[in-house]
Amino acid sequence: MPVSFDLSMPSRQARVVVAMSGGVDSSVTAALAAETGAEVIGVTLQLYDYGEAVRRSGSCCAGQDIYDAKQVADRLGIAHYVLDYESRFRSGVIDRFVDEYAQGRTPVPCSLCNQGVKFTDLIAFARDLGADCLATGHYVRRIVGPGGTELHKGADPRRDQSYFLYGTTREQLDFLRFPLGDLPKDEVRRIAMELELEVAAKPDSQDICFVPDGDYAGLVKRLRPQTEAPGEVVDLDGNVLGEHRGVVHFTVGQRRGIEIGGQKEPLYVVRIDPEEKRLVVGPRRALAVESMRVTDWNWLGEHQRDVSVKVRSLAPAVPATIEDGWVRFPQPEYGVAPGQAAVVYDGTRLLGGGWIAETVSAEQRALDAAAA
RNA sequence: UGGGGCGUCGCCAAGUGGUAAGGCACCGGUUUUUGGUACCGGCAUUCGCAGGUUCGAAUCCUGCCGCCCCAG
Repeated sequence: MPVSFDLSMPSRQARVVVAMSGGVDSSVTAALAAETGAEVIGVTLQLYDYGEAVRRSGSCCAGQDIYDAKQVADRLGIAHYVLDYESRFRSGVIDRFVDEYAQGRTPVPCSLCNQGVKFTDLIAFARDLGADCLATGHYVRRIVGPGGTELHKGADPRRDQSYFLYGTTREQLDFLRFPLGDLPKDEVRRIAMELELEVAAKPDSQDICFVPDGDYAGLVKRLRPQTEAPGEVVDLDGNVLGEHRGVVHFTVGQRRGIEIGGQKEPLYVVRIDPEEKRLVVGPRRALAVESMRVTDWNWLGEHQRDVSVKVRSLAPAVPATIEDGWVRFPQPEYGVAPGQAAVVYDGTRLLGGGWIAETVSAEQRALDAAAA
């Protein structure tokens, strides 16, 4: 069941670079590429100091992922390179990640990484190698339509990763290939078993790659100590309800961790004010957002007014309209956090997206309207 | 220290003789290539303390301790 890489020349003459993370998905991607008969070159990026990242858990697996990728490449009989992208990853992803938290926003490091390190730097490297394309293990589909190359959600709705790729440019998309986009995850794992890849049973990655122990707050605090300064927790009217352990621990829409009891209903983070180190909290209804301003748009498709929009990776896309950089929701959307990506779809097709800069509360707008 | 009220899980709070509701918080799990949300589960052998009445008390009685309000 060979997968087509949709190249302009016979696959035997093609050179394919595969981004190999050491996980199941990218390993199977490499295997599928090798099956076509093309010359395949696996590339693994060293993005951070693995020993440093895992030292607190006392893990012995520093560099395990790189090792795994190399094992798979050896088994497949393909070339394999490890590139040291630590400094680029540090400035392009980690620094921006911690800066966002320091400003009370909630970043999406996977999008930053794809836009920068993976689809800019790695593509440039692949081109230097004379590659005809760069293949990755993302669960998204690339479809060549009448109007150009389109990016679509992965066929397996539970696995779709298009949200993280909204920043891909048309030029990058022309060079990219996503052979897993049509496959369900189970099938990918089955292929890995069949090929006896040593990573076949490796657990899915989760959390942020450079924070393997899940303690992202610990990293932010080390790099931006001001984020762990305690401050006031206030309600929507400004009444002080208590003290928090540092803005780094919070995201707009978050419920747990506020540590304020005795309420009739749960409290959620409504707003974060980093200058004052203040957390504004309120009931769930205060989270209802009726519109948001989105900046740094990237468009892969045509601008459209009536679309569906995702404000987070999970959860389905919801109907929305776009006008002058503002996205408006007919039905209030809850837990919209500045710093996250707004990704726009027409059905399964990803049209574009940008960063959420500010939101307008549905409740506040109703109050303003009543006052006026 | 004259009068009144109250003291039930970290917080709020039901329960007035029949063997401790609920909410919030917290903890754990599920889900998940971001953070969060959501969902599921856990969470007072004990009701300020000490006696007493009763088959049986958080609920009745007595004393003590603590807090609040009014009056001074």
